[in-house]
Amino acid sequence: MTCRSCSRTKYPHTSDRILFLPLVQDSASGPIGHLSKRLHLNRIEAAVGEFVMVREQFPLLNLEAVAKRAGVSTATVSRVLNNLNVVKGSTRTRVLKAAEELRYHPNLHARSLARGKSRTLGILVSNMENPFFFDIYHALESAAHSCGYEVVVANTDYRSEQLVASVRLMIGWRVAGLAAVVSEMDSHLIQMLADSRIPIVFYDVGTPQKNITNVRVDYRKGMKKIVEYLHSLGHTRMAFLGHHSTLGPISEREKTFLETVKRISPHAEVRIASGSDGLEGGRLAARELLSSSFDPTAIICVNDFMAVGVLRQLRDQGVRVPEEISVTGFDNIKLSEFCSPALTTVHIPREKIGQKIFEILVPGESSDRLAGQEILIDPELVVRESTSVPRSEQAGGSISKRAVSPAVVR
Amino acid sequence: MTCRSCSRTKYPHTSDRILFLPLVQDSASGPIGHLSKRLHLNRIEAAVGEFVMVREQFPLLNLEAVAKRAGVSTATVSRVLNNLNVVKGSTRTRVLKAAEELRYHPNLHARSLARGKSRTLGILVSNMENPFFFDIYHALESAAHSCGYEVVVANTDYRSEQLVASVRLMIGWRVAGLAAVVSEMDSHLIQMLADSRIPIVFYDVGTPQKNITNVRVDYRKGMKKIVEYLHSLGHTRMAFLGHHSTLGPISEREKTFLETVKRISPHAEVRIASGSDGLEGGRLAARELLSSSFDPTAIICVNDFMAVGVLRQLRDQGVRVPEEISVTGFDNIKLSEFCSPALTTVHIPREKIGQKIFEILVPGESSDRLAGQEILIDPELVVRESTSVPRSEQAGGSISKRAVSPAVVR
DNA sequence: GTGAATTATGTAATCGCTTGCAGGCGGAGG
DNA sequence: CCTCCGCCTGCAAGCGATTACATAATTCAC
Repeated sequence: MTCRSCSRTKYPHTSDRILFLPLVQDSASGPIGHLSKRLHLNRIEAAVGEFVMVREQFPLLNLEAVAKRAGVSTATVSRVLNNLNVVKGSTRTRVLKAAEELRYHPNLHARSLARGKSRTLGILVSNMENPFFFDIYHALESAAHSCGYEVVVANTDYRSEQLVASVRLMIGWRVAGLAAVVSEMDSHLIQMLADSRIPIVFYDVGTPQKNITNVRVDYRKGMKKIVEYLHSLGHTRMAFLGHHSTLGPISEREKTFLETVKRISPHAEVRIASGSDGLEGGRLAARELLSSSFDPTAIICVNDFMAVGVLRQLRDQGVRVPEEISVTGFDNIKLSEFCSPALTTVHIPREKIGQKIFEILVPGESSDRLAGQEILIDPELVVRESTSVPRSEQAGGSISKRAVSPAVVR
Repeated sequence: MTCRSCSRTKYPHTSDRILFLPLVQDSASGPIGHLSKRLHLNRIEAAVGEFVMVREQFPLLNLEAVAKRAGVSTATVSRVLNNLNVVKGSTRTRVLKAAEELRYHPNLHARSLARGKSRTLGILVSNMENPFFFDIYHALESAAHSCGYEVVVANTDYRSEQLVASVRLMIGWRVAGLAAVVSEMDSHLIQMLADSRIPIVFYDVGTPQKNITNVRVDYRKGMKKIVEYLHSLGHTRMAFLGHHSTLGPISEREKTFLETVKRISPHAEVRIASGSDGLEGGRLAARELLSSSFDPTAIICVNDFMAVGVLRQLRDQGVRVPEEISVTGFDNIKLSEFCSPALTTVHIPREKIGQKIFEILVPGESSDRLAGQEILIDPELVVRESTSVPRSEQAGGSISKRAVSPAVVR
């Protein structure tokens, strides 16, 4: 049996998304097919008697359809849609009209494939919930959009298997450039990215190579400022609260913290604590810290997001900040001035970082100048309400902490 | 002059990313070309004497290269990489080895094009900075990843031209399904999405159609609970603080607020105020509200994110919450229990919403059952610390607000 | 009015991958 | 020894765009 007519009325419709096509027994096209074009089997849902049920994946709307409707060739349509103004005005309007009527949207996969390059940048972040990462993403995207670039973001949740998958995805998408603002990067992945020949920017990890640029914040300087400031206030029992991220900026902050304390106030007692990144993580870590034998006068948090959780826990236990314990953050996210008390922290210019990343990734004079380098960004101490002289300098020196489980707050 | 040899050594390298190819003057292939394959002009950077400078966009790593190295055809390589286990074990390992050695990553654009369908979902959000949107995105992504789907997100920043661009992008990418969690949707865009035949989920906007499903939270119920609760505490001067989003959920909350107040406490005074979404927006709106003649005993915020900004402003002006003014939020984002005082709010189950969106978008029994429907989700009142009986019921009744510009807080 | 110069459009190869069909190879059965 | 039947593998036609080159349609100079 063969398909004698291609008129659409010949194909019984059941719904708009399912159509039934007649089976074609043709020596040329094999057992299953359609007169006009071969039909791939993966489009077939089931065979029903002498028909096959086909789920229309996408409307068959391509350049050809627009071209046919406008009475021109696909080349002309393509030229119109790409604004190559070599097309005559009348043809142009005819094509645009046809495209509009058909509700045509070019297939960007086909376009990327044909063009061999894309105007899409990728960014990998560890935890989009943390406003620090969002801000960098947002700044990158703003810069990108103003130049006709797109940005796709992948959130790794600090999970390294997720990171591997995301890196694969980005390479598979052949992004024009990739920013890795993650701390769980390992050498194997770095090698994979280096091999991909895609322009890469690492935030705080790895070493610069041919196609790899490093943007890093001078954490040593930032952490030094915090420690010096606390030291100048007279703090001598300090806890550093980090999170479970073995590589990258975190450990650097921790390391610098220890070094600096040892250097400028060698007799101070220190303690390292950690939790997971986030409000809850900060809270739990603080709870654990307070229930330990160590009795800090200051808690130095690895970032603002966790610090806000710490503040909450201290309040729950009736510990006054900064009177009884000083708390510092890092990053200067928006939230740090909206929490109570407002956080003393270190400002990291996310705007500038996002902007820089864009300049490095996108071909241009800036990228020629900066690519393969290491770019160091200076942080700045921001003193707000969460720090003061330690309690020993004030009154009694004894902390008034309540039991761990306070009034239940959902 | 023609290219006599194709051996790579014949092409003088300058760097790994730039190569020089000899010009080919061949009647068959025209003025510029290369013996083995035509060279598209958009790959050419400049002409240098009898050579053209070509920037290698991407390493020429395709199935063919892997196939050649493994001594098989591209079909076999493809089958191996797609885990179609019709391939003999020994061939399989040979192919995998070749792919590994070449650092091969399939081009996903080509794959999508050839397959005619993708396993990528899209999600549009108004403001990724607001944790409410992040949570929905995150829940959708978790569900998606567990089934081998990817999610791409577009942040519209409440800008309608950005939304149009994002919608175009998603359609161009032929996403397998699209979630629109935005409030700035207009009827023209809805039509565009309906025409695209892509499965769509709207959060709180529009009406269900063939391929369009609506997931909406019963705001009437949530807002009623808030108003009833405040009424039961005795509040009679209430301000609703919304944001500049004309369509969708926001106006519904506002409308319901007004209706409910009118119904259950007809003599209460109300006021509508608004700002932009976000911490800063909430703060500024609160400042403006407090400097007006209206003297509310309760501020009902359209969402938690703004409410946190409101809390901050009240604290700056020395207004105690809840003793002098009660504040409520909406959404129950994580932050609402970490701010001070913890917010009384309405819980919207973002987890569940993200999960539902996934079930609707991805073909399966759930989607068959739910697609084209309207799905209503129940919110729940969460009472925390930011609300109490109004001050008139307590002591004097006069508010102790400070001047607008308090101690400078950076 | 005619050929040259210019401009507009068409033809078809190509991007990298998937997959229907064909063909080769090897062992079982006759 | 030959046929039949699976199991693997290869061939080549798409997918939907871009674009080099060819050709058709104009314009223009003389």
